[in-house]
Amino acid sequence: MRVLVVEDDHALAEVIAEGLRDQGMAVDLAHDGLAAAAKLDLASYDVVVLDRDLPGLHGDTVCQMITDRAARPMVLMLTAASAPGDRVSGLTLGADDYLAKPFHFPELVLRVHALARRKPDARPRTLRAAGIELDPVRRIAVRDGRQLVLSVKEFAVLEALLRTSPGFLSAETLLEQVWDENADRFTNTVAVTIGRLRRKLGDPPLIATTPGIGYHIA
Amino acid sequence: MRVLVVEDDHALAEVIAEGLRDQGMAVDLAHDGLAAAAKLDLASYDVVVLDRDLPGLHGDTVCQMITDRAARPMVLMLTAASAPGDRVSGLTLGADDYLAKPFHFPELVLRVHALARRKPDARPRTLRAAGIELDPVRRIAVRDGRQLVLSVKEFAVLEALLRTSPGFLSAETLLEQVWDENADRFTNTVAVTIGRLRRKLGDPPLIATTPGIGYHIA
DNA sequence: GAGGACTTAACAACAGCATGACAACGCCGC
DNA sequence: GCGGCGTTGTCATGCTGTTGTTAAGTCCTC
Repeated sequence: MRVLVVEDDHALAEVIAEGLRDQGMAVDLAHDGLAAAAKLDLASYDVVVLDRDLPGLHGDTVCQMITDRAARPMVLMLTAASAPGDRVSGLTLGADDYLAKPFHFPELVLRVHALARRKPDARPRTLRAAGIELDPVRRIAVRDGRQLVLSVKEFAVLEALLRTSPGFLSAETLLEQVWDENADRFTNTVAVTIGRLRRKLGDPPLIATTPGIGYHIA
Repeated sequence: MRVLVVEDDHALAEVIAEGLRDQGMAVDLAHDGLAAAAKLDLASYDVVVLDRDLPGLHGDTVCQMITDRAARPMVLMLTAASAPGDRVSGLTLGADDYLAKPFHFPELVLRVHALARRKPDARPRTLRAAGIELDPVRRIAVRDGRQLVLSVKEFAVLEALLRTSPGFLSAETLLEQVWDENADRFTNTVAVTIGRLRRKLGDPPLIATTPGIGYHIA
């Protein structure tokens, strides 16, 4: 899952980003509205965590820019003020959920997950395919009754593959979906991660390769 | 992402191409309108970066050729002139975005990305015939509920046959459609690929041969 | 049964991918 | 702070499946 955090307080932004990364999300940062707009053009996000009080372009404006689009990410608006009116106008502007600072971090995580599930191309609570059962929120993966111990990246790759099943995912697309903007495009880290994932998945082989096309769940 | 850069200034063309390649894009070059037209027939691009002042075929003409098509790439028009009228006529001709030389390179990159994301998903419905279901976008082929694992060429040949169904495709036509312009006309590779495809399709036979005419879906 | 047209098997070349070893990094307990 | 541990990315190397080719085999027509 790919998330954009828009927050002018650098320290807070880092805290949020790190916390979400621990959850296996690919997180990009923007510290003002303009940077956010640029990043939104460069990648497609599942969720945007958006501070309402931004320098330059106001959060409300950014929110409208996002929600004007056809295929848009879900927006979780953060606000310092807790005036009840804010909630209303925020939602009116098209934010999909609302969270007042200060907030408990676990709640932020929960809401981001919940928003991702509400997306039009929604992801079900648990993904199932070919003897695999995967719970993205609780981060549990089971194959044939046996629980798998996966690293953050391995889990994210497996989730992406299951979501796309029975379709294909190229290494390039996986880089976009699972890694963040700092990923080197000419690396073979995807191949390595797939390899490690395959080993943990055990037999029979679950992930198949079609040279020149990508990976898919067999 | 696949990009065609059409620019008669070889040095500038190289600079643009290299810069876009650094962004992980697959970039082809054309130095005049005719070459551009030829390449556009041979491959499907996501974005065309098009210089307006081209020798031979003018950029405007090339732009119209592109935008007349159904499944067309997005066009970013480059122009030396910055007269305000240019922008209007350029966009009128169907360019999707406009950039005046000299430009800042990061801006070019941003706009190419933005265009790619604006590109409407060509949604060619799944192709169906005789128990076969084929989704060119997700690259899935299913026969009687069983997913087929096809190589790049095999898939392309099957797709071509289904698109032409119930018509015929000669080996020569298949060579043109699936292989590139440099393919040896006296090769046997089409027949071999058809053979391998038949084996993967299994029984009952799906691809029939009419000697002297070509192949078709039975 | 001779000839043409297509099919098939076997092989070699190649690109793309897989893999093991290693290094860098952060995390944790002590 | 230090050493151990797991994760992640990089690199070099080896391997595997795909692809095009050649040549032998099959089928049909005349």
